[in-house]
Amino acid sequence: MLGKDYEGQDCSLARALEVVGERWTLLIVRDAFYGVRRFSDFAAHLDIPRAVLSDRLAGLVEDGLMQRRPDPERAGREVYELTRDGRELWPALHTLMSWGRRFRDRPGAPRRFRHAACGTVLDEHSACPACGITPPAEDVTTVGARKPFRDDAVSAALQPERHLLDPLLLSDR
Amino acid sequence: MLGKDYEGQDCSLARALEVVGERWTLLIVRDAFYGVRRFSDFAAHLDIPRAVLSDRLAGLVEDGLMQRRPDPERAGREVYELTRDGRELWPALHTLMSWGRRFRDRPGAPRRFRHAACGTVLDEHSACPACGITPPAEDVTTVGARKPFRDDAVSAALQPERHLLDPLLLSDR
DNA sequence: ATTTGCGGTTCGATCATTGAACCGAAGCAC
DNA sequence: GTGCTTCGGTTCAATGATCGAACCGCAAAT
Repeated sequence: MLGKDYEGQDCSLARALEVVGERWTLLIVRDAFYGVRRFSDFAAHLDIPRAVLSDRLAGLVEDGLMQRRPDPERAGREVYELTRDGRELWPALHTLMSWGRRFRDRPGAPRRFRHAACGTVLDEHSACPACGITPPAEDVTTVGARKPFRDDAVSAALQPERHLLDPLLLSDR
Repeated sequence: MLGKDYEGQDCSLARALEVVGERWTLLIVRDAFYGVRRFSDFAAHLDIPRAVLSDRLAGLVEDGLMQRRPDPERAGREVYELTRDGRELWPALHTLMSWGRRFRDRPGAPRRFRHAACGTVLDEHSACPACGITPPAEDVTTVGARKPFRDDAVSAALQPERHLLDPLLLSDR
């Protein structure tokens, strides 16, 4: 057994890791939550080899976490969007991100998230402390990111506060 | 850039994945929550090449998620235990496991977890619905696992309901 | 007609993972 | 003490995954 699977493990965690446990995969899903939808935008924001990006996107589509369809705004392009199953990863992704923020981040003002309905910042378990619920990704906004770190167009477009999953429109055309 | 880091990413998720994003790492941490503490027990339960297990345990120790110390019950042996930072991974790990259970598992009765204080099964965000809190791993028990799948001694020892983090005592000596 | 950009695929080089073999230290049997 | 076993690794060659750079086909813009 070599590769991405964990056949010997009878465990839901192993099943999950077979889908999102490979290098880069969870960062691609994170960008998809941020609204990134085009191949070139993922590539510009992640500095990932395109062969790997192509492979991971194909895997996510095959596993039903994302869907691929022609870009309605420009012929010949494709867009990749999270499916319902993929969007349900939000709490897991956010909780892991919160752990990283607490135990691994250098000082600064890292990205946080707000429950759109009430404006409250989510806690580290991705629940809204004010409402007592765990909002789905559709009801979450990103608080503005910290000062510029990368200088690509995607990073710039992600600076202001935005709704998760809102398609990221780069100034094309 | 090749390997385990994601230098180009200014993101807490990237930081977290640099520590627990490699193949096998999160399954090792999961076993540590189940009480596994010895090198040979990890190896028996995970079917992981020992060179990789050795490398991953060293990495977890270096990153401060686990600590290594001599086994008090037998000279010449070592035990690996989660540190506070490692134990704080519990909600993230459980939430990802819950996603796997909902969207990836074959039918069956996969492992669930209970808030020890009240006996209520944790929800998919790793909170206790009855108490309204997210219990730390110390206050969680595993509900008995499903029918035998593997036949190693560790799997057998993990069948009954147990507290997380309770050292797993195999019938040695 | 040519250039440009997009969405990939292909390529050799390098790094990671694998299973099997090896090795030193400790414990036990005799 | 001599051998034998177990434990906790390390070493090794073979294979798989990842890397950056180059290439290719299509569609729009010039």
